[in-house]
Amino acid sequence: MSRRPGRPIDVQLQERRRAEILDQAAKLFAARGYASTDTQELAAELNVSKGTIFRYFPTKRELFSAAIERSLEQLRLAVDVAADAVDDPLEKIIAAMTAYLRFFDDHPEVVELLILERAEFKDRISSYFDRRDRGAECDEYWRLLLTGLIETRRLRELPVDHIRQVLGDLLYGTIFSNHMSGRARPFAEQANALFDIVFHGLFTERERRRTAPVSLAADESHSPYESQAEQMI
Amino acid sequence: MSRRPGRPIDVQLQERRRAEILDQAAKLFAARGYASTDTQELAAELNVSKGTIFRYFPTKRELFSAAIERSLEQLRLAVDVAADAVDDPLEKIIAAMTAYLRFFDDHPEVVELLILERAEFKDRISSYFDRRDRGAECDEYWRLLLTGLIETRRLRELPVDHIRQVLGDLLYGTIFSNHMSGRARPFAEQANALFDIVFHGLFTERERRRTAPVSLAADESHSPYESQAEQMI
Amino acid sequence: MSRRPGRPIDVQLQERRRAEILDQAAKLFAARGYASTDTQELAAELNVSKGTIFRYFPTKRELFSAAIERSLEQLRLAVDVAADAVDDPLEKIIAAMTAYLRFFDDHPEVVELLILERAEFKDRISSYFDRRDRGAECDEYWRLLLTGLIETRRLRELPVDHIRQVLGDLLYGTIFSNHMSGRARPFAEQANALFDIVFHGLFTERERRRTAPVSLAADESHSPYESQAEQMI
Amino acid sequence: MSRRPGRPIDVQLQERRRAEILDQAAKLFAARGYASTDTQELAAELNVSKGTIFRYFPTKRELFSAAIERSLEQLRLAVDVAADAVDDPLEKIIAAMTAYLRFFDDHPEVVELLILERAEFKDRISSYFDRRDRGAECDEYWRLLLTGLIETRRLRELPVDHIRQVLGDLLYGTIFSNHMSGRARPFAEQANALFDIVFHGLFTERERRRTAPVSLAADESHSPYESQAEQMI
DNA sequence: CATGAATGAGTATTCATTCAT
DNA sequence: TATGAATGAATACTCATTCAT
Repeated sequence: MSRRPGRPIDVQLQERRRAEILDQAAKLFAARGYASTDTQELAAELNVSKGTIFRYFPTKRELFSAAIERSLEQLRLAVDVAADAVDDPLEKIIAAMTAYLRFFDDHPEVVELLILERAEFKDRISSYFDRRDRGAECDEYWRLLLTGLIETRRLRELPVDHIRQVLGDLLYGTIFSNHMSGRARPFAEQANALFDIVFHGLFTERERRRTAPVSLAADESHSPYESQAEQMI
Repeated sequence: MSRRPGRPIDVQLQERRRAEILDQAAKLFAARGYASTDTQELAAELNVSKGTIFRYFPTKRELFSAAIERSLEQLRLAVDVAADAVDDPLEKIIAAMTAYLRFFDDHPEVVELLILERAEFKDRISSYFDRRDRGAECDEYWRLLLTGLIETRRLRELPVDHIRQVLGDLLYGTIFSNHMSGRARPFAEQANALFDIVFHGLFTERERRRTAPVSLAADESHSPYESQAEQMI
Repeated sequence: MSRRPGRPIDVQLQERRRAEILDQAAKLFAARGYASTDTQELAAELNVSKGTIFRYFPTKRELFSAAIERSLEQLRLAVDVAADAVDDPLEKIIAAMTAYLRFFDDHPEVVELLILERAEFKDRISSYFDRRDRGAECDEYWRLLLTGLIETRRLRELPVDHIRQVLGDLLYGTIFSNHMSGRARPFAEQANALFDIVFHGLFTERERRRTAPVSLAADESHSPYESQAEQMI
Repeated sequence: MSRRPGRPIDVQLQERRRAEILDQAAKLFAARGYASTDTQELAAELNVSKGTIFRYFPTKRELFSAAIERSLEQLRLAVDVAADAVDDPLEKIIAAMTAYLRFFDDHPEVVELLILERAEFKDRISSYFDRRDRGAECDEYWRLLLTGLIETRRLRELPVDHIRQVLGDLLYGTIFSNHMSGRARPFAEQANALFDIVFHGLFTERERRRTAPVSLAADESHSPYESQAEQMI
């Protein structure tokens, strides 16, 4: 019983190096931008040669894509863990959104990577959702949560896709705004305000009564905001 | 009264050409990205020489900045016009937000420019607000509107800056999401859903009563969302 | 009546520069080989920048192709001039072949270019003949000359294509051998020997009679060389 | 009588592997060119590692040289065998030339190697003749054969070196032309035409009498082809 | 003033070769 | 000894910017 001749492949080493390269690359890309990030500089910071980087990632672009994908995987993990830690569906949603916001609060460079990806590679956009089959599965999961909450009369009877979209847009806008304006508000305070407004609404009791919320059954053309919007433009 | 010798400078022509260059540049930058946009190509499309472009804008970067600034100026105008067209403060806010959304719906390339600016020039970020002195002035205007609405008991007693931020983030996230996901929902429907949720909240009457909204006076550490968020992470 | 604004295009300058670049490029490629020829070095020798070279020839490969094509055009010209200078068909052939040999004797670097082209770009081979429609035309011309010489009983009754091929191969082999062995025999002496052998043959009168030449009518399988060749292998 | 300790070196294995590497290398070099042939690819096709190849051949260049030398050795063997198989000196020459042509007909990749060698390593040119001491020896052999044939009045009284050169150039040109034009003429037919022309000449009996062949004694400046050639140029 | 020609800094990628295991 | 990992020199090509005409 003899093993193959020559140096055996060390999978551990490969995995570790791959991760090291990606982490450093994410930082550099976020700091300098895509074009201004020189593979030479990345190599120097990692104490390896340029050639080594190209052994692991055949092109600069694939290096970038792998870096962003690694970050998003970490994001998905953080959100899943947070959602799984509570049972109540409403709490699950809040927990997931909070985890999402906290992740970007902790890893601001990932926002930068998302922006860079869009700026440099208009075609291939990563997202929290649209990866592999997980996308559909995950999508469906949130839709069920929301449907359940509506059925148990905890959330208003609104189209779940509208809800999902507004919540998603709000999260998206928040992380981008935070990042780009360099806003440094305490994380908890910001999350708090966000949830308060989105769940309780801005209207006072009195105003809410004056302007009845759009009901699903209502003829859309009579919705108060719709008509306003159209009048204005 | 004699005029200077030689052919008088045609200011009209200069202004017109400047505008033409900026419009075409905005389209090209949005379509190709910053680095991939070749001044040579821009020149060809405009039927002028590269040299001419550099007479009007000393560097590519200044050309880009001027293009984005021109777009934002148009945005501000559209928003101002919309807000000025109504009197009621609440309607003013809705009108302004609607105009904002509609502008990006009509000019999706401007979203692209915002992304490019961040990706390429991390230092110099344009925004709807922070330009010149108008920023502060404008800021103050919206703060006053909101304060008035709170005093007249139409909006709940929340910190106006929180409100402004959440509304801003929601708009921001909406235009980015729309652009990047290629979402093609009818504009009015989307705006409608957004306003409904943000003004009336997601909770049903019953749920709202169970979970009292955060009050300004309340000790933050006891806020329901805050505590949840912290527990989860 | 005014001319267009701006600097007018100087066609003269363009042509001159193109020719300068090609001549220098041919020398450098021949001296160093394709891969080892650095565009930077070529630019330096021409006292222009690398960018200028790439203005005229979009890729290194197209530069090479243009250089070789320019040389072959000169070759074709030299051969045509030589053939046109005499009237007798036999003399035309001799004149053309002599001009061919002399051209490569005067421009040994062109042999090198032919070798390089084959070595680097197996697909795209230039040749004296196969360019444009001239190829067929030129081909036909020589075939007619040979046919005429056979009909007037000056050349033996052999298939003209065989003759053309053997003559062509002999020329080809001569220029390659000369170049690669660095043979420095007097040009005239070499041409002389070549023509003597190819027209009079190596055999003595007596030997010729013993071994009757292959006749067109003869059954090929009985040709004396053929049978020998097959026996030997 | 004891042998050295340890596993004895398997010379057989080494020789076999060396040969395998060279054969595969010859194919790859011929197919891809020198620069485009990747040692990694060669290694993969041989199911060994790059390191192993470099154990057998210290540089890529030496690998190439060994590959070409191996091919030429096979060529020399084929030619020798063919020449040794017949006794008559004239038949020896014909047999040798036929074997030469047939070798390259069977191994077209070797032509490619000869071209590559010249293109990449202008200094070190392999040839059928100029290897080791065999060169001179072999050279002398053919010279003696030709001298003998002239003395026995079977070949005309021409300088043997001229004859050798013209024959050599013709062979050389034939294999190159065949290879580069992709000519697919039946081998025997082509060899036939070549021998017929070179031994019997192109002229008819009548034309031969009109144009007396160049004699060795003749003053060169009066040779018929010479004068023509000079007049034309 | 507009044009077109020239410039040259800047960079991803390849691959022969070395060497630790 | 054979392997596989690491190295780093070497180089075509782009394009913003300058400037002679």
